[in-house]
Amino acid sequence: MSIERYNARAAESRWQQVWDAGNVFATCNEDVRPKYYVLEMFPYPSGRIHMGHVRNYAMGDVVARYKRARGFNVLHPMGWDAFGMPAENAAMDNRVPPRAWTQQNIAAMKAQLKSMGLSLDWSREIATCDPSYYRHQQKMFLDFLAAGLVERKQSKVNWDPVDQTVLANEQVIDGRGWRSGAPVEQRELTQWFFKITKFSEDLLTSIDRLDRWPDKVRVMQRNWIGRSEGLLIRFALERTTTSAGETELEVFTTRPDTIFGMKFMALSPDHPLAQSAAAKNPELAAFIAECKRTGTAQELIDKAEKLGFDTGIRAIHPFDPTWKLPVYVANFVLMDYGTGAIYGTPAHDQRDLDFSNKYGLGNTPVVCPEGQDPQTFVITDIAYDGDGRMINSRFLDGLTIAEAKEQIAKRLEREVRGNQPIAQRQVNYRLRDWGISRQRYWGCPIPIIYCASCGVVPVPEADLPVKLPDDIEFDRPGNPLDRHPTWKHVVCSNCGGEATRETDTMDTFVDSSWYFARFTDPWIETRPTDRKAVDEWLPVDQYIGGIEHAILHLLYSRFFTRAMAATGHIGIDEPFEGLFTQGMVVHETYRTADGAFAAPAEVKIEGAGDVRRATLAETGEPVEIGPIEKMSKSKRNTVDPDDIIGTFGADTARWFMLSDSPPERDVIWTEEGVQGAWRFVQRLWRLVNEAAEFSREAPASRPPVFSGSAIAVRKAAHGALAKVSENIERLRFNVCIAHIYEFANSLQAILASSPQRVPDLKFAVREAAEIMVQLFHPMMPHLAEECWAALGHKTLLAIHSWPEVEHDLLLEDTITLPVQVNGKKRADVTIARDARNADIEASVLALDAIKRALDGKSPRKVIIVPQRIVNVVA
RNA sequence: GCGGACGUGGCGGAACCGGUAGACGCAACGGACUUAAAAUCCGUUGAGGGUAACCUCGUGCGGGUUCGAGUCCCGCCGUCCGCACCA
Repeated sequence: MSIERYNARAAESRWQQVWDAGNVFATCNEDVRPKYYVLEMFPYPSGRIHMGHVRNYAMGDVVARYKRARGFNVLHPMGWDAFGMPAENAAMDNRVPPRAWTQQNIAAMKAQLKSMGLSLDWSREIATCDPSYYRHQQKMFLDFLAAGLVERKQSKVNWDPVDQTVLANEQVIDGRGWRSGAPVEQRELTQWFFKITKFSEDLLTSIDRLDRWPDKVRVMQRNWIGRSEGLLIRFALERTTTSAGETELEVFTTRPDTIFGMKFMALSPDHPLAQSAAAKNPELAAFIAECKRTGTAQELIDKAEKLGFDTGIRAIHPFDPTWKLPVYVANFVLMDYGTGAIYGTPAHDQRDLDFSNKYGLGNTPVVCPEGQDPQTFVITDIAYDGDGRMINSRFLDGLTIAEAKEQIAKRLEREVRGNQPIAQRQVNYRLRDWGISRQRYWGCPIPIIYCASCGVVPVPEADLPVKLPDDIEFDRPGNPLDRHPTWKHVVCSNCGGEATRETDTMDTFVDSSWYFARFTDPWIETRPTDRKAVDEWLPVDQYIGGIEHAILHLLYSRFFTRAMAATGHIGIDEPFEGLFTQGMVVHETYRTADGAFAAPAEVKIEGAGDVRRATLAETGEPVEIGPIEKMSKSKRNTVDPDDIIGTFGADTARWFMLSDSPPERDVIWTEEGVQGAWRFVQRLWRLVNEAAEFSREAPASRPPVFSGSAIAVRKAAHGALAKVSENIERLRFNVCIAHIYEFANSLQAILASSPQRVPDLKFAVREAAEIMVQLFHPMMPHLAEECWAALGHKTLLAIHSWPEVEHDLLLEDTITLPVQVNGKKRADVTIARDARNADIEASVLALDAIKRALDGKSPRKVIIVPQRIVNVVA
């Protein structure tokens, strides 16, 4: 019998049409089954999908198809993160309007996603650039504003001079804009902020509850929020030394225990006290100006010397009125953390020590490491920040650091100056409010108007959405909304007078902070969410995406969910119950002699191992094989999903993406790996057809007794079923695939041994073939449907339920235990599963190999681990 | 500097809660089929020793706990990632 090769191309589009026509993956909100919401991070419509998308969506689809088979009502939607800079860049480069450019890209990518055979509910598709989406975002902005969660304030912002826009702190990487790569400048602008810091504590402590998130992400979020506990101390200033009558200086410290090691105070150049002192001291003013010029670029910060300028101001030590401390302005003190002023304890802080050594301020160690003689403990170039006991610290001497901190806090809290305690305990966070204003066109308009007489006026709800105009000029950089002839001119909704619109649009991270909620009911027009739908579907049970969103997107979404809860749009505060961050797709790089990168498609590889060499396919020019790196356009080491799907089919691409590496790790794309996956597709097709042929006219009902080989087949099938089920649940797709290979090997071996076609074996083979097809269905749905039909089924596998494991089959009557002597394996013993220990011991000691290993000695002890192992201790 | 993860054959990786290390795939080698190729099938493949049954060594390095350690503990080395003048 010869079986025709599986034609992936034809079969895949055929099954995609069948699924489409049957509306198989559309999810209904009214359904009695338990819900399961699986979501992959929605893509930016750049125009083409890349292999990273294939990996991400293949994983999500495995979960979706598996959970569906498990009887869940699965929500698995897809949409487009459609606002953002590239559309504007394209508009400037190619004179295509951003909306048209975006829509074209969406259409192209949607076709690509469809060719992957993903079980998505396309009826819920949303695009964030659609007014039917962003109008609700505007509504929520207004609700947040009313609830005190939005603020307009002047602030120093990160300005990207190339993109001509403001960037969030998170979008500044190494002092450069995350998109343009241009060095970021500081500017004072009036901006809109979401008050994420209102939730600092809750965002931090709730991380503990996210037990289905990767530890890595949880740690990153904790660090980002950056809570630190300390003491806010009010230092008195020597009145005669201040220029504008200031009497005190507030300082935040996490190390109040070192208060007797203090040598100086330092102010940020932006500190008000520094400013007022500078007003009367031109040299100081010049120093401050110099500090600001240094900028925030990372290289500069790293290299920058600690510089200071003595203001002449003197602070008074809280425990000793005669102890005066010089107040410097220093370039390393940040204005926006704590109070913008610090006290310096050189012996125990490296920065303070560098500073002190430069200006000859000395140091006094106040913490002495255990076991070190305080008399000989001297600090020169390296500050000591470890544990120890207090020294040189008056009433603190001999205490631990923790005890000393507590002592200082207690004493200073009690002490009062001008009705106020001198110090209070304070918690500080690194997290800053989220500035969302962007000077861009292609984003969600901020629904605010500015009236000369009424001031800042929220756009009335009835006037929403504030729509983006389509007639836009992209002849120069900057924000085209600002120079549009009519768009921004409106009448004040309050007084009817002349007014102008806010021309800034929202950061695109706002768009992606709530899309998961909109998917639960994307049709409702009157409100952002239907409460019944969000309450039913949220939280997302499994969210899957790249680690690059570990902080920004996930933290913003967590904030947004809380803000939506505060304004009644949602009933929960954590949006994603399970999070999985998948690794990247990486590939070798190739360079020609002139240093230019060559694409994999242009390169021909010959040989293997050490003699592996590459040439340009067209010219034969030798090519150097470079390091394996993330697929990127600049390195030209990308592989186009369309090419792979066109050549091998979507199933092969999906299978390979899931098979080679653990999903959280990077996967190396190799031609050999894809070939291997493709061979296996063909092999499965043959195997299932052979099994179908073998089991023709198998009994419809289960035979009462199975013979030996039938039992072996059934054990292999149910063993694989148990393993694959377990490992899909744990998202260990590579392990699932190994078990499927193993199962295929054993089924193939049994069929190849040409057993007699007895009814019970026919039944078992048929059952095994069906289980096999169902096991690989989540990964290779098209092939699975094709095989399912080949097995004679008239209904779709996509809506078929998952097979049940027969656990009895997995229990053997006799088991083979490894037998060790002193921890080294010497033999196996086969014994009844429920044999008593005494019997096992007797059989073990009777084994020739064990006798030999014991060499006449008598065993001291025999350890029997039930069902696992026997160890004879000699 | 702070924080985190990881280190297993030629390669990707597997090994539940401490219990047969190397499943499964890739590559390689040998063979079958074929005029030939492709496809497919069979076999070998951690290192060393032995004709063989088998034996010795082996999960980055050094110690420790244990009947037993890839897995747990202590100390190193290396790689990768995140944050970074945060007081």
